[in-house]
Amino acid sequence: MLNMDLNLLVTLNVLLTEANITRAAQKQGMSVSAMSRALTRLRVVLNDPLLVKSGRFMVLTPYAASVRPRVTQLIEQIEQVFKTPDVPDFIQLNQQFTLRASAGFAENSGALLLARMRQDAPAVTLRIISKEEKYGRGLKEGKLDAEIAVISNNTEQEMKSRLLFSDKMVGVVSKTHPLMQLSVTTENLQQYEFIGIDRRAPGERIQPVCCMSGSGIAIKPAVMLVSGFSAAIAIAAMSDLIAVVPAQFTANLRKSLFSFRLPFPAEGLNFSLLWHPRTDNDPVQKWFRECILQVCRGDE
DNA sequence: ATTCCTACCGACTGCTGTCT
DNA sequence: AGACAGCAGTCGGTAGGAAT
Repeated sequence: MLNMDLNLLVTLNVLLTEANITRAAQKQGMSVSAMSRALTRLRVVLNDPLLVKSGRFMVLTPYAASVRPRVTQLIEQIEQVFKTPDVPDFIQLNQQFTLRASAGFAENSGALLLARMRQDAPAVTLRIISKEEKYGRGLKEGKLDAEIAVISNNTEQEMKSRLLFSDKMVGVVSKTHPLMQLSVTTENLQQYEFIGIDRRAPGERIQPVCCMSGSGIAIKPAVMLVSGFSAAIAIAAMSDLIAVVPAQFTANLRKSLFSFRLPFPAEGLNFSLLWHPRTDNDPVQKWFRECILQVCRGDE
């Protein structure tokens, strides 16, 4: 490997192009003396005078003339590597996007999200990885493009995030549930049993959403724990169990059930979109995140 | 035609200040 | 301390005009 400050490569290119130290200095935005010093350093590194005086002007040495086309080509390639990414051609974009989200999101908003994406990019595909699948470091390793999650202490600090929406909790029962014959009061709710949400991925623990200890109301522990909101709703539909789920997140899933406002204060959930800083400036990833944001905020 | 002088241009370098 | 850049001065080459 040539022991050379690669900044000198740019200087060399200008010098060989201009064959004139003053013009090269002007082009580089530096003083003539600085350019002259740069030429001196290049002469030492490359062991060739590169530019020599010919009367009043400077001319390239045979070595300088021979390397000039390759140096110019190299600089053009470097500029190509670091230039600002072009605006992507979404019509031609043929890419699969992988989003990690709960099964509830997939069932509730997956179709809407794909439709929104295909408005701009007809050839893209969408893969929604459920929370149950083990993708612990998926964002970091580039296996995931984004994740929808409730930020907790276990969320990796380096991840970028944006709040999608704050969701209130609602109760859900089947339309044949005895509660349908009663008014929804704390006392009546205490006669029935609850389904809890329990996601115990490695290092992750979300408190069952039916836990109401914070309100000072004693509720029996959940008799069943499932890993997602959609499963809780499905079980509530077939039983007398009460599910407590986030309202907006499960809006479509609850259409055939009876939903009710909780008669006690229950902490809502803040759903955020997470992505790795690596993709923060990527125009395609930015667009993908914007699609998610629009669908979650109902901008369609 | 040749020589000398002067002005101008371009490159180089010593000194100095700044930054890491 | 070392690397780097700017300022100012120096040096060498060229061009043009005047004198010879």
